[in-house]
Amino acid sequence: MIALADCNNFYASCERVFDPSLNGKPVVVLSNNDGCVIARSNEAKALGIPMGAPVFQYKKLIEAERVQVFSTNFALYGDMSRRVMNILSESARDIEIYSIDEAFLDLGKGSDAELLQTVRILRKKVLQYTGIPVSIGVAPSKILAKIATHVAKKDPSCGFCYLLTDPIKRDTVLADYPVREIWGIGRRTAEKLRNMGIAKAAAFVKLSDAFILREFTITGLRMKQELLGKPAISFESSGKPKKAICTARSFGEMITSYEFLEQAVASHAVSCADKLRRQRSCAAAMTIFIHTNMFRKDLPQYCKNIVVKFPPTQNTLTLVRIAKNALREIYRENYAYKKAGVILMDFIQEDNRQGELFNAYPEDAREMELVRAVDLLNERYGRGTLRLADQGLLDKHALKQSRRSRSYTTRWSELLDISAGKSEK
DNA sequence: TCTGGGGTCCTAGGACCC
DNA sequence: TCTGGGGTCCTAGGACCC
Repeated sequence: MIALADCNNFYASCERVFDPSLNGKPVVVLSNNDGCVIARSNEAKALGIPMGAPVFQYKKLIEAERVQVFSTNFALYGDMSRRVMNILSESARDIEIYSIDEAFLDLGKGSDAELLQTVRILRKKVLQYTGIPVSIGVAPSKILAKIATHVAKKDPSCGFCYLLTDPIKRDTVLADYPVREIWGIGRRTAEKLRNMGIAKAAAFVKLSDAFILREFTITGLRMKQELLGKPAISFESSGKPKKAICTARSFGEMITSYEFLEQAVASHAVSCADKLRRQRSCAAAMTIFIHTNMFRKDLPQYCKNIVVKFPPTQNTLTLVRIAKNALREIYRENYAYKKAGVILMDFIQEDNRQGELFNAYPEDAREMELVRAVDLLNERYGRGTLRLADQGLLDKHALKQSRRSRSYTTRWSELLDISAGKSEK
């Protein structure tokens, strides 16, 4: 059986762990530059603040209802995630970490009573050790496990743990489950299904295989099988290297200067290169893109990307050079840029790298020693301790983060203060 | 004034091969 | 008059996820 463990309102819960006074209050966490709402506590959801809501549109509501607002604090969320995942992986045969707040677990075989017991203990352990509440659904396939978790979260009677192993129970749940909520069905597919008069999961699984294959491709057919309890989406153990690595940011303010744009692109290339080396890969292609602010209909718009191919490398200096050259090709004057990004693709593992017959990369070998030395120093003294001049000294493209909580678990200087007998503020 | 970031998978169509 | 059949690889773009 497969379990899906999903942290409840993860970012909001992380903030609450270190500030219990937030319990019972509406809490929201914002995207970079404090632009959109990307996480909400139940109380904030109840106020009708939608996912992705632009903050400025909800300012009045936020003030009137005293919603507690936080900038993103990925150092904190990433670290809390790691703790939660460690506990989960200790208690399962195998784990697939699906996102920062979700993991599939392979529970093996067991009676319903045993499985329920297992996940209840697990939930309790995660809560006790980290303070993060999770919901856990158990089912024979991933999509059903998703649905089980959904029930676990919504139905207060089940204590955040729900088993969807029995076919009769499954049919009951599917009869009432909207297709739009099925994992893998997005806006477009839901609309198409609605036009066909199909609203619930139960109606979807009654469609013939041939029809589903024609209208919704192999993806749709797999969904049907999964919904019927036949696994069609394989369990992928975590730790597989990524096939693409991307770093992209919106700017706090629009940028017109080529110099700053170049610094931002260089910084993104550096960050991609770091991630690339961490998974021991070399990249052979890069996309870089820039675009203006698409919400500003009053301003001229420009949006361009370019793909560059090159011999596989993991050398930061090489990747930055490539990124800078690519930027020069797509840059146009007289636009106010809002976002820039770098994507690395076409990976090979670093030890499978093919040598070149006429160029043994003597330059590259020397530079890689430098790059590795920089990695070591940054690891010991903190990210960004040593940086390239290309990245610029002024952090003009730095993020707006006016309400970030402390990095309680990852910075000595920001640990929680606790003093006996007094309430700490 | 103010609108996120980082991924995966699938398909269609073109280019090319014998 | 009539001009094959079978395949691979690559890319762009769409759809979806959290």
